[in-house]
Amino acid sequence: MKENKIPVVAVLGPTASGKTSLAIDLALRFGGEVVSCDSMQIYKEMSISTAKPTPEEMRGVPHHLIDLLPVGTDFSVADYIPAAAKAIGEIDARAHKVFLCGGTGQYADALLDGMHFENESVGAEVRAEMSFFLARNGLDALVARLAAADPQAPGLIDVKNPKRVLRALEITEGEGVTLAEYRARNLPTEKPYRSLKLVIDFKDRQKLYERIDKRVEKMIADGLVKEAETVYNKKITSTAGQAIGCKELGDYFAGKKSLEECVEAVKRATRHYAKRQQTWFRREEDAVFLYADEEDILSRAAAECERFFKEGQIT
RNA sequence: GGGAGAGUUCCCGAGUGGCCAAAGGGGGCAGACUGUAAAUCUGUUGUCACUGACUUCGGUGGUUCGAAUCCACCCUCUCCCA
Repeated sequence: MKENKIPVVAVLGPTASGKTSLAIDLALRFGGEVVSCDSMQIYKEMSISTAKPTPEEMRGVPHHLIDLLPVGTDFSVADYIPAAAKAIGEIDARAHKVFLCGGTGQYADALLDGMHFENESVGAEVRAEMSFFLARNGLDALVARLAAADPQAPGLIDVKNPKRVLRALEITEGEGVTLAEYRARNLPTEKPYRSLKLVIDFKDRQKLYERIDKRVEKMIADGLVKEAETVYNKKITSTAGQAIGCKELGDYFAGKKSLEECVEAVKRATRHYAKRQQTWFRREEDAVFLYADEEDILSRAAAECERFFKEGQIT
């Protein structure tokens, strides 16, 4: 071990699993700061819906990459990586430990694996044109257009997934490179950090679902409807507009459904989301799995951190 | 009490004699994921000894070579008139 990479403890897992409090507990115990790994807590106007930690919950632990942008601004992994890298570097410079915490698996993996994202030139107009083309001519036509730009491309992606086809088209048509070439030159080189992945999971998914239902009820009590209405009225269509809560409550604001029905939809969407997160994190082979419904996750997590930090000193 | 209608697989809902274990949607389960990822997409979903067999469409009994589909009676529900 010649390089001395910054050690990063990542607290990952599905929504409502208790990541936030675990990360804060660990940060408190080891003298650390938290770097959020959440695509939605980035937005200032969404706090209740994203279950952002409140100042009280933070208990003095500094948090980063929360409340970064107003909801009208687009955001993506490519924006996240440099921002997170910067925060991590600064925390390390302060001789504090880094605790990455969040449920956006794509962000976490891209960051920890060292995924590379180059500057691209495709603008909003090009994207809009492509989306319009899709809406107008259908997916098959879009795939045909992709094949025209790069005959190999359709074979490399899930052609049934409009978003993937759109993205491939951005690269081939927009950037003027073949997909294969683009991917090859953006392959992750080496892992930028030494990491410990702690994945919170549940042996019995029903337990997680119960927590989700309870949490949504609490969000409603805390003013979720008002918060969602504010965002709803801004007619956000970009990244933030996809957040669970605002989306489902929109039918209520539009007078299409009762509040009760919409709340049920929020719960359901959250459960689906949690399921997808579990699928994502469960394939992490180098992760330590903590089962929140069967053990004291804090003590085991703390022991793992202890070991992880010590290991770093020896080598 | 009289009249009209409805009961389908976990839910909603299509199906009015064979091509029906039964469309479609929801939910559940499993999975994918290289710049919107709280997004997007895929598979699967009666049972079993599973290229076949068995059980299923409110109940019972009929008609028929054959019924979720037709007939009779019964049960339950909805609506309208009393």
